[in-house]
Amino acid sequence: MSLHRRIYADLEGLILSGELSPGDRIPFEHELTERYGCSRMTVSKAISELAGRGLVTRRRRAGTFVAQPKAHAAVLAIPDLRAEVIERGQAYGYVLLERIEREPDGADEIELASGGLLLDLTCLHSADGAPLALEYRLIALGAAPQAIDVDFRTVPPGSWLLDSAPWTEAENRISAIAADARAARLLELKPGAACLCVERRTWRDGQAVTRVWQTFPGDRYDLVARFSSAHSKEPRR
Amino acid sequence: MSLHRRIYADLEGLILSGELSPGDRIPFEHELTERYGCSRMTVSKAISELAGRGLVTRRRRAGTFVAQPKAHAAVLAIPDLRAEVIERGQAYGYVLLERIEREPDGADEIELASGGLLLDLTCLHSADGAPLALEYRLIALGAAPQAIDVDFRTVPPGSWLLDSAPWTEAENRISAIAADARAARLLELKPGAACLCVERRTWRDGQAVTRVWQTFPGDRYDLVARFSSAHSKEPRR
DNA sequence: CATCGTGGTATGTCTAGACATATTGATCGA
DNA sequence: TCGATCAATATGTCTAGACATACCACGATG
Repeated sequence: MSLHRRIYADLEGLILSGELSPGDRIPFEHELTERYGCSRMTVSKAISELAGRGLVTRRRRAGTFVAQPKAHAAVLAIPDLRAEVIERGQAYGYVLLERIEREPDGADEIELASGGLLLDLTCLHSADGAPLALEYRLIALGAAPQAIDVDFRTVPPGSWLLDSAPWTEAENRISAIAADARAARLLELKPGAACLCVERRTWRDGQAVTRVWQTFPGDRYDLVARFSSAHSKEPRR
Repeated sequence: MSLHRRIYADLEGLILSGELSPGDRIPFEHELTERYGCSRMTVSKAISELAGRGLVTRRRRAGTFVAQPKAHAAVLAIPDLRAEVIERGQAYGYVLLERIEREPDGADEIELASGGLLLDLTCLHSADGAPLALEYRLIALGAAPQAIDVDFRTVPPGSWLLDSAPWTEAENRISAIAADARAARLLELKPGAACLCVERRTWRDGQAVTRVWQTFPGDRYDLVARFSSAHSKEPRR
């Protein structure tokens, strides 16, 4: 293992074990160069890594200090549905229920379309034959004009967009709603059953690309996020 | 702006704009040293940063390549409830409904307690007088023995734990459930109403500390995650 | 007493090298 | 033809310096 990794691991251990508490100063770089018998660049690389992950903050003239732990921050994986179902070893099913090209309607949609038309899709995802998610999606044709030629009867729009129009910004909103009559029928639930609803809006370089509502049966789908370090959340890979 | 930041930003721009696609090779380090007229260390620092954030992968002898975009991965902020309510400018209310010290019961609880007793708390959070969340929490007294002396009638357990027993690992599970009779009464909902349920388990250096179920009225609470870059997440700081 | 330099210090950035190491592609031998 | 060997190459790590920069504390000045 390289020396800067070892220095990183040693300091991380001191922080995570609590030997160094938030607000404490970690040793100066020149002290660490002596302790490890290496140059300042090597020490600095280790500390930069800690700083990048948010475990410490560096202040010129003052030193480097253990950061205050962030409130819970999770790396929540919300993968492409098709990929996720296949990952679990289940049979993925997909049906396009509706496809409309239309003018935007209402302020939200006009903002999404930004002058162009909208592609309005409704589809149903299933795993091993059981309905998994009802998806209602709007795609801004101005931002993703190739979408007009894609056969969404065979390609789920989420998978296509992930490959063809990667996003640079996104916002997820997760809520619980009661299934309405249509959702209940399609998802094989009783009307009013609790459903998990994920609304996701994505942008590419500031231009809105797509907005999607996915409704999951509450008893058949969980979002799971597993992550490490009370200090971090960097999302780092 | 420093040179390595500029090189980083230039390359990130090429990747996010799509000029460099996943799988493409980015220029060799020695090419970039010539282009920017700097030493290899400086170029390497920029590329290391890209690699750390998962935008590129480096392969000896072969070069550095634009990484495949990850499936959606979000930095989901799940802050301490008290902090979040206060952040929104609302009046935070809190009531402890039940406090029991008891033996663990069942395999899950025995694993959590790891030989010690459990502190079993039920409490209710509210914002501006409206019930916001019903919380059912187990604390492993073996892992956090100080918890026995804390007056949880005044201090919410989540806030206390965040300050006193920071976690190093956590797992969140988000689902939708129908309110049972008790939850409906306490949250002022109709029985069967859709609720968002967050189950969180946290560990400190591999030892389980606490496990909590929080139930939110579906119509009064959303989890929102906003984040950038189709390649990254990192959760980085 | 308040305010304005001013110096010292720790981090921030950068260089021009060095050697190590993994991997690839070509060459050579069975 | 196939497999083993080997050299070339790009990244990985590290050094011993250098100067820049922000910031704090202290002291001098109004």
